[in-house]
Amino acid sequence: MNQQRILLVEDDMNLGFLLMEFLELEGLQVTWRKDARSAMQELQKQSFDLGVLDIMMPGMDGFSLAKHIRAKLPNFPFLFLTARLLKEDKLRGYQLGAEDYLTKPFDEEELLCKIRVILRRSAQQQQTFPQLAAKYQLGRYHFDPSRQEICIDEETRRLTEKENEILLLLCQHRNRILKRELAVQRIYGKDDYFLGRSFDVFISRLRKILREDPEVSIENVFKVGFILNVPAAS
Amino acid sequence: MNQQRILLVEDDMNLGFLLMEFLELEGLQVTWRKDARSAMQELQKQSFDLGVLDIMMPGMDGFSLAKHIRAKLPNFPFLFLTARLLKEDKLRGYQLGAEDYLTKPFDEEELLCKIRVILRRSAQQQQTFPQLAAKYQLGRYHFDPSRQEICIDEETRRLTEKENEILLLLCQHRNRILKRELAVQRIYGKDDYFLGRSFDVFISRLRKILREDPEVSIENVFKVGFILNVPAAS
DNA sequence: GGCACTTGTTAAAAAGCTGTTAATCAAACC
DNA sequence: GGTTTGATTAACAGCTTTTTAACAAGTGCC
Repeated sequence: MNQQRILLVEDDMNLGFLLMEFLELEGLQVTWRKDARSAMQELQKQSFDLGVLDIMMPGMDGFSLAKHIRAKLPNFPFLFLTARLLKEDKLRGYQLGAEDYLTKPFDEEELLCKIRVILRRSAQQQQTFPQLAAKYQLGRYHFDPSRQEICIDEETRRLTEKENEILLLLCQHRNRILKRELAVQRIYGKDDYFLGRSFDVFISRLRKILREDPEVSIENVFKVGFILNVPAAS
Repeated sequence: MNQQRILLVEDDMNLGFLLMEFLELEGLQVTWRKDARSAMQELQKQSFDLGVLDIMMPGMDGFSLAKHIRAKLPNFPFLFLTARLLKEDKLRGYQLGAEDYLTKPFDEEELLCKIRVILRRSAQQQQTFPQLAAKYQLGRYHFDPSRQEICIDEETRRLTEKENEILLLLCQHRNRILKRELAVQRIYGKDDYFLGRSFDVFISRLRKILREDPEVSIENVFKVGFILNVPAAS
């Protein structure tokens, strides 16, 4: 598996250096920033698997930094380091969405354990995460979302943008239920609840397109969604 | 969302009672066992979203309990409570796969925060990967709520949305009473108290579906609710 | 046993989804 | 301007699920 990337935000030179050394020895790839502003910049430049944020820092503090991060990357996991052990601070940290909250002085190995717990989970997620660039074999069909194309027996057909999006969603959930709600939200936008039948018309179209191979079908699950049934990949 | 179920394993009567009270006030459904053996039994009987394990207990200690749990349910999340603050213990806890490790005396609210963090994550994960959600073996049947399917002897049947919901509720309370009031509230909404007989009709339908295996039954408890009786998982 | 309830079951009604085709709308293209 | 292309809406038939209704059967209590 890939090396995991940690963003460490800590203004104390000694502690920062110590932690960076220690975590790198343990095989993690650490980027150390000394203030919130440059940490935000770093987050724009590259992606990380976890943030380790000090709370008391000159300029923007760790809480505000967390808020900014939350706004941009709602699912980005982070934990707090702090010397303050006020209970209110702790609760506030969790309210901001922190995964954990360590009070100094803490044990390096304990921090490492907590980091590993969090990474273990996100690694689990990435393992199964559908790849955007993937191509799909659906029975005798070959579907290439990046080219908006589907082929069968040397015959190639170019899909429309929406046909492509919806078929991709179905593929990502193939042989499982793709919930109508989820699909509609992905395709038509979050806040807009949907009354029209456009989505169904596309299902109908896709069925027509896929009907050359009887092993491939789009099955309806009443009131819930659709399943793209395909034989197990050869 | 469904109410979340916590398995609390704690031999200290005072602390156990206190925690149970507190967590239930916060809207969690808590089952409290006083020793490892009966905790394991409980895990066979019904399913939980999180385990909170004391380490020092008479008989089997928390570490051994965790090992047993890991063997049966590799993804089941749990955290440790302990009075010992030996570093080796802590590390050992994490090695066993614990999500967290709290040393007594700890603050109730902090425990609550940590519980919420863990539950938040597993909820999130299940949203993206419904196939990771629990599956149930009911005698010769296999029930997969994420696919709304129940199988017996290679024969698969797709359930309707409500059938699925109700069977899932029964499974989550299998071998114990599912209160009618609770079920109706879960399925038909909070404030609306329910006069119709729709729920009973579903029970009747589920009985018909489950009647291939005589070891599986839905038993009525007069004026209280229903019990899904299933043999202990093999 | 008699009474007031709850429960089990079936069938039919009601509610509301889905599949499809054709018509309409909107934007992009000549 | 006229045409083409793709997306959305309209319409309607057909269908599935859920609820209601009805009645038989069961339960607990006096």
